[in-house]
Amino acid sequence: MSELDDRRPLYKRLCDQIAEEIIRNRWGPGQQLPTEAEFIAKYNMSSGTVRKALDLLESNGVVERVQGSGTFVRRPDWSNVQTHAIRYFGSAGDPRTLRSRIVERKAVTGPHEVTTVLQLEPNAPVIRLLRLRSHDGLPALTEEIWLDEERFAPLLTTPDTEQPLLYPLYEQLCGVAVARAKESITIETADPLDAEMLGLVEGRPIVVISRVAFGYDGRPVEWRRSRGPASDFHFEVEIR
Amino acid sequence: MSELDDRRPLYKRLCDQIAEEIIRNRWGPGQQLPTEAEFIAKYNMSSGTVRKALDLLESNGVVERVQGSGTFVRRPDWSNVQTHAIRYFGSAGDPRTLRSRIVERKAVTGPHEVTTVLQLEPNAPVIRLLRLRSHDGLPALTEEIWLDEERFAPLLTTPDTEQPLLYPLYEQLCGVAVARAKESITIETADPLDAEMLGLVEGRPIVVISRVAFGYDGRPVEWRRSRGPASDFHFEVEIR
DNA sequence: CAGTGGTCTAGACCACTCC
DNA sequence: GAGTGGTCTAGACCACTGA
Repeated sequence: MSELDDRRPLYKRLCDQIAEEIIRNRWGPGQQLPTEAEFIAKYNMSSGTVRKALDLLESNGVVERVQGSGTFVRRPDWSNVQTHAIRYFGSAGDPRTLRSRIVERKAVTGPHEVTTVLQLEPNAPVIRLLRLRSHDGLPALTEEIWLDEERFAPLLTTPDTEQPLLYPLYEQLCGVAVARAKESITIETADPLDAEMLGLVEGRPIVVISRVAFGYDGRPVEWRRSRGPASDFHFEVEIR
Repeated sequence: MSELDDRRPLYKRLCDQIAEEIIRNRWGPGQQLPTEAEFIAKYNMSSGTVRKALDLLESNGVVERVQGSGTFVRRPDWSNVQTHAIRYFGSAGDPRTLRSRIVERKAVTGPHEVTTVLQLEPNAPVIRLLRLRSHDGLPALTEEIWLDEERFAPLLTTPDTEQPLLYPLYEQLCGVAVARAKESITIETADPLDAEMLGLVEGRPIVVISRVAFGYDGRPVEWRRSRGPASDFHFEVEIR
């Protein structure tokens, strides 16, 4: 292995190589990697070097190490992703998850913007989901979701679900695991459709969260645009 | 040293101890720390352990290590903090800094909210600055800034400055270095004062950024609340 | 209990900076 | 060229997990 005798440090090359193998699905999410001792033997490296490579992978969020147990491909925890932008709390201050209802689900030819973001051929078939998420019976968020039809076809023939989290569904139904995502947040004012769906007065400020989710191979998997009243918006940043 | 023979790992204890000494101003921002070899000799630890402690300090953003040169107390770079929430670009897409004008500068008894955030005695004297920041001659952001008068008195007797960055000023004039900050972002609608100062129509969405800056000792140094039109707001988050 | 990752040692040698 | 941090070795021993 590691024919390419870069001038890069050994531990970085090992780190990259393991990451590469995870991307190529040699080891899937949640699965256990070889032990340190095995890596040491296989690559003829010292323990320190192997550990440094694995430490690097861990700090990059690729693997998770558990003392006494092993090293595992990390499966991101999406259960409180809302936390990243909008939080909803019950009267007792307890965090609440949003209820979900799929309003629309159909296959269409991909608009240019969608195929671009998802890196598909122009006019490639895509799936469009429209979800309405509500809190205490009141509409809180609209979600427009775009997916590559080729990879997500099983979603079209599945009974409706109220499941608030789609990513586990993607993995179970379509075998597509989401590794990370990037959100872009802007403020707009409610257009007539927003006003109707969210029960708002037109022109009120709304938060628009545009999210692209990526798989372990780094390719875009889902494009999602959520819109909700800006009054529910709260965001914290740590600066250093 | 390290009398408290914790059950915590050696390298963590060393890391904490160095951080502690930085906080106590044994070494100030930008200053060089002892070399690895010196730490090894002083504490009778192996090189690996000392390095791990220093690596940890670096990843915590406390120090900066430069190969061939040394290890230095990190001075945060505030020059593009705007980037964290609101960016302004020239017509050519080049980033622009905002011009600054101090509209008001006076000492007052601290309102309850201010003394609480700054962790001062109730009714302690504080300094209130009001800054108007503009871009291409148009008002872009109002900033209300609160400081402990005791530590920042020199600011009151200094000629007006248009300097866009206050933190270097704090350090030069008052000997107070800012180590990190926390921002909290919400959306409101423009009240009459906003409308007047920012040249907006009342009721338009504005972004409110509330920032608390902390010194190397972890104590709050400055409280700042910025308000600007939400149309200029753009924010990106990476999720894993 | 065997097997895993976590800590720590005591070096050698390399790459870079600055004089 | 002297001095700095960066890489790498080849172990020993500890702490934790799970059967």
